[in-house]
Amino acid sequence: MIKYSRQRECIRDFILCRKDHPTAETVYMNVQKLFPNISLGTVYRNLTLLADLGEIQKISIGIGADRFDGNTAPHYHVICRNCGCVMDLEMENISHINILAENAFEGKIEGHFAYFFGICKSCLEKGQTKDSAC
Amino acid sequence: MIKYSRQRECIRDFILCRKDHPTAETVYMNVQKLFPNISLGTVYRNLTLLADLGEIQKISIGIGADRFDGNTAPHYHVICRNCGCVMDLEMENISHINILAENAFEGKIEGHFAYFFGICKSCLEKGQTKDSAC
DNA sequence: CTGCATGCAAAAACTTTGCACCGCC
DNA sequence: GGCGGTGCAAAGTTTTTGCATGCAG
Repeated sequence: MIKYSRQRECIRDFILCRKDHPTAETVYMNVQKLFPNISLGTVYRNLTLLADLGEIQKISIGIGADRFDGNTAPHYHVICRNCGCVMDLEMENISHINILAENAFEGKIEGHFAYFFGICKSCLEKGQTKDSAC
Repeated sequence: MIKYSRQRECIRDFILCRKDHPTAETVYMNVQKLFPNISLGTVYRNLTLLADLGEIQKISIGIGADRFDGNTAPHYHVICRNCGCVMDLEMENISHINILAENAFEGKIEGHFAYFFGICKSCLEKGQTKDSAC
């Protein structure tokens, strides 16, 4: 049974109002403004719990720390190869690739993870300068 | 300029002859049979170098350690949710999803990473017992 | 009060790095 | 013999965990 906690509430609210897919560290630093004594362990515990409950989504982009997304609707992400920012991609559903995969696999396909990489609009405009922030 | 090294040769050979996507740790333990004094640092350095050279492929599955694949041809992977094994998937090309993504994105899409998850044949047969090895 | 959640710190898991020595070219 | 590669160990990064205490139910 899960008990209410003000810390978890705050962590959830923070994730839900952000659109930039913060890392656990970012969540920690921001939640700290309201709970100066909160620990990184609590942040990790709650982020994992909220992801397990399906209230938020965990995104492992394979480089650096995992990120968290308050948007649990089906959608994809683009990671800018230049500045590292992670953006939402409201594209049409591509779940048909699960069927293509199923046809090539002897076991059971349950789903997929996918993300795109490229250069974001902001970096294109800036001429792809390294380390520019989006 | 890159010099020949027996250690790198051995690491490359090991990756190329395996089909099970070993981790750096697995490479280390096996290469150790031929080079008892090799260090994990050398293994990591060479795996990264070989991946940069395009001779092997690095696979970040988002859980646990990164894995390495000697098959550099375009193909996808399935990760068994039960035993954690990583298998090749020789499915038809799905690069059309890049175009779908491009249509929904203001920047430039260069490519994608994707992997499927499910239950492998071996685990299905064993009734999905946790911790069974594939 | 009972037990889940927290804060704190230590540790685990994975990877990178500094440095002196070794061995290709 | 010059310089890139190695071995070793230390440190960096990200995440998990053990334990005593705190607080919701």
